[in-house]
Amino acid sequence: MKKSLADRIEEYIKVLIARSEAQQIEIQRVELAETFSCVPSQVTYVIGTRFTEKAGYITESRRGGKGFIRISCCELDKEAAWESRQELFIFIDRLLEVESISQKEGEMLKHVISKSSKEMAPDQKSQFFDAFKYALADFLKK
Amino acid sequence: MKKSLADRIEEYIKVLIARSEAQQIEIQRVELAETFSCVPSQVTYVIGTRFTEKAGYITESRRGGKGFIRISCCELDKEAAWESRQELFIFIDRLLEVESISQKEGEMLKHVISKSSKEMAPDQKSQFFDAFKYALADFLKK
DNA sequence: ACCTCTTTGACCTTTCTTGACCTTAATACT
DNA sequence: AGTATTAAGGTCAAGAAAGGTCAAAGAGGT
Repeated sequence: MKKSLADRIEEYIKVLIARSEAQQIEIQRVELAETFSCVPSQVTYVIGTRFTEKAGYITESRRGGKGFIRISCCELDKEAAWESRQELFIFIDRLLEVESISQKEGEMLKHVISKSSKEMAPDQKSQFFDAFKYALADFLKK
Repeated sequence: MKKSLADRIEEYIKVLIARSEAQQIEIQRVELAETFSCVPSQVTYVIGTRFTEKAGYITESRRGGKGFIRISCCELDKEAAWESRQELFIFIDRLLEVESISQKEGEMLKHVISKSSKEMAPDQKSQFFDAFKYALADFLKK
């Protein structure tokens, strides 16, 4: 399949991100458009279709003078968060098994944990899950 | 990110505040403008857009001879977080009263809430407490 | 032919920068 | 004391410099 302009821009951005230190880049929309001799909205299109949250990216931008578009790849963070969550839930399951907490309590905990962390950024989630596990262990120790 | 003049002035002021003893500084608008070779109203702009109450700052000023602009970094966020926390705890107390949850469960919740949020930034705390309350209500509704 | 993804361009919104003009406070001069 | 001067800071609007939106037209595949 012949690569479309959108594909090439996508690739280009991914290389930039890969080369970056913090898995994050900042670009000027017009500059990138000039690089590929296309209209600026093409860049918007590429970002809107390929660098979505679902694909593991977060984008922010600012209009006006010295504006920019920031794209960060948060795949790693997301995975870390997922693992922390898993660990916490497994811990809760173990508490259930040894009957440190009741069935209802386990469900309640899982529910509030999932729901109250929904809006957090990936790395905040990790921290939260870890801290929660620690706090829970701490409470039951007494 | 290419920094705009406004960004640089913002940064500069923040450094000054950080270095200050009482999280508070007093500047001369013209002086600062001269430092950055810009018009004085640029300073007003920066203060008006970045050092807002919502962002946790309080500004006062005086015109005329010996005039000044005072910027203090206040703890609004912290207060907001405290209030969210209070609200959540009061909600939990109410659940205890109407026996939606047990004494032990109430204690457990309060414990894990306090402990797992310890390291969060103030505004994250607010969000977390609010979300937690919502999540808890949601769980018990079922 | 039809459907989906691309490409373009006209128009919109936000943010920043500058400058002319206004208000207030301290001080100097009658 | 009362007024004039001077030294601040405040307001507001215009213009420039980004990025955003949306819909129409184009391209490619089935």
